[in-house]
Amino acid sequence: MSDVRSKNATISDVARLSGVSMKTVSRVMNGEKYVSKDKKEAVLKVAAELNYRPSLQARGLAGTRSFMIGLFVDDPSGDYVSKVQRGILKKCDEAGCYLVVDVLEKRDSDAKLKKVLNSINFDGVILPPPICDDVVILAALKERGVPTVRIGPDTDIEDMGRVEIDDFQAAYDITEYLISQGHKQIGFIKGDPNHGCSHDRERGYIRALQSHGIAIRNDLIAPGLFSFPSGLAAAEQLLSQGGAPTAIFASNDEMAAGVVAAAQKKAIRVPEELSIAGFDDDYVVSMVSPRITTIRQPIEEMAAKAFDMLLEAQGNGGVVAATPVIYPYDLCVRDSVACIS
Amino acid sequence: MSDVRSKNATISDVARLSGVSMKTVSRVMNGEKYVSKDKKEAVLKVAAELNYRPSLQARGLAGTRSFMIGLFVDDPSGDYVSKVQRGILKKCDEAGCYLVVDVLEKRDSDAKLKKVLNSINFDGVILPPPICDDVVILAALKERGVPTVRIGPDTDIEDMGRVEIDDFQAAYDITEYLISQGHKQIGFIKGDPNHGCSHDRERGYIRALQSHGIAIRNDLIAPGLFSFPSGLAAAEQLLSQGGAPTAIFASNDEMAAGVVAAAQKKAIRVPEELSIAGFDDDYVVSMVSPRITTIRQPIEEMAAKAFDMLLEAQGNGGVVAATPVIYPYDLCVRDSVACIS
DNA sequence: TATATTTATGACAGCGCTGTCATAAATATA
DNA sequence: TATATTTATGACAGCGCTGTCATAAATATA
Repeated sequence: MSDVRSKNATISDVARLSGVSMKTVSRVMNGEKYVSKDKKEAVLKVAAELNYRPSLQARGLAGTRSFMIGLFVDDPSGDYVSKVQRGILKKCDEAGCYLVVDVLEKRDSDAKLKKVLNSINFDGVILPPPICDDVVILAALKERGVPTVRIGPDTDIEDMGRVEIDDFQAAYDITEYLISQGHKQIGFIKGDPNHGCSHDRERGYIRALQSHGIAIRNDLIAPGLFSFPSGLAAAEQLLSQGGAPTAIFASNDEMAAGVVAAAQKKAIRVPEELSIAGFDDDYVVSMVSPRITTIRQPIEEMAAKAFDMLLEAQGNGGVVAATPVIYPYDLCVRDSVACIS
Repeated sequence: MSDVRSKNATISDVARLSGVSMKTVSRVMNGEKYVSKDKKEAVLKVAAELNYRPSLQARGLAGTRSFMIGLFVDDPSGDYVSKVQRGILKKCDEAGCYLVVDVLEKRDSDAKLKKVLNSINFDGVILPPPICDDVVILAALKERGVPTVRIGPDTDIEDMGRVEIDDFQAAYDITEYLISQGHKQIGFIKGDPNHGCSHDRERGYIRALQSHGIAIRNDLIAPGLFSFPSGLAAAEQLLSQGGAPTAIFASNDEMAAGVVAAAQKKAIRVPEELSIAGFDDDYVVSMVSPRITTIRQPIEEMAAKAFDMLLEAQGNGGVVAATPVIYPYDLCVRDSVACIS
């Protein structure tokens, strides 16, 4: 490796070779108006020849933008976060921004967040669940005035954007769908209580039963943590008691896959003897058989929208549109629910 | 949101309040030697009070480091990349570095890479498969002299670090394990041909059979793409022909899960009638029943090591240690392989 | 035609750091 | 004691941009 990293062209190189001032090059690179056509073309030509790109660091230092977007996650595993990341990344490319990912674990989230916020002047940050409802993190962000969009949040925080689906209604719909297939003993596996959506989904389940005059049975409601093992354990609990359910609605697909595994263990046929519904349309669904009936959230699009909101905030003094953006969801009817009426 | 984002403390604030020069503050923040104890303490105290952190951008612009590490991936989905990301992220925190993730798809990888490399002066970049073997990307990185570590690469490139396991030997071992359980008709599902490890794993499989005097049957070797559906399709092909295998070794766990699904479809009992082995110890393994016997690679550790190598290169004029770092793997014996001897 | 507005351009300072260099005091070695 | 080396510190320039301001030409409006 040569010990001299080849030098990038700088704005003054481009300025000199195209016979304009640095400021005009800057204007061209930033797509500002008030640049004459011929100068613009000259600059663009030279920039292309030199393969010139403005230095992120210099722009960040001199200007008011950093071109960096932060994605703070609790845990980078899982299909949900991958989708969020993909959605943002696509937009970043178009907008010439870069994505900095950071893990903020409960334990040290405050110290670490302060550290990263002092080091990097993010143009904005995006918070998926469960971080989107972490009061400590939200307070720190708010104090700094960093434009923030939350994906799927539970609580409302003024001045922050939110992108979500109607978890309550979606859970209501899929529960009602189970009812429409003749189910009355419908088990429910809650999500991680740290995720706001867990509560909405539970309320949707309960409301749907109530609307159809079905009594709520607490013994049919089991706790879960959004993980496969927790779904499996919850299903084993639900299925091993008297008056077992004919259907189970798990608050996400990983847990629903756990229910499938539990049924398999007990030699309960799905969907003939047990119907199963999930939530999220996670990647795991494709690997489970039968394919799980679920609610699809357009997570990538939602993340892309979050990015767009941050970009808009840029042109608006850092103020993010705070009206919740509610995305539609789909009830994906597949093979895991049988009609028993 | 206040329209004035609260200002961070700067190095000159700290210098003024602690009665030293900016340069001394800089020395303290960078842990340089030749700072007296009392000044160091004074600086640290003021820095803590002001919650001061050096600006990434200013450091990057003024100094020779950017404190940014690039992770370039082909596709951010999947457990493998998540693990890589987690491994790096842990180290980043300790080292005060930040992770910039970018998707480099085959199509536009060159243009996009040049763009990002011109914008950001990465301290180093980490390339997981399949990008670690993309000649276009490697050439661009090499030309720029960006310190690079490849995870699980196939080919050898001088001046770049590599961290890997011995895929050939691992595949050999797990195939031999199947043989030790009495299997002679062992099917094999190849990995994505764009991933270098696919070839090594295939060679390992073939060599193991040869070593044990088992003839290679081309009809027992099926192509795959490392995805669940490709594993399922390959298994259906392998299982629907005469002289079907008693065991199938899939080049990764997602495909192995596909094999399980295919067996289930055909009502073939696993492992009684069909043994299955995978590779990677992917998260999906935990969701499939029976649990798949597989090879565990310590991906997080490998990624962490890649980061460390980049950090070391920093202190060595950007020269990365080029000797391959080979990690051990584990043969995880679980429930998907039966002894038929 | 006279004045206001829009369009177009560049000079220059400064963002917050680090690298280089100069220098002096403390300590080691001749 | 005289000289070389190590330790400690700061002045200052400059990294590569953008914001602000000044200014002039072109165009619109009175």
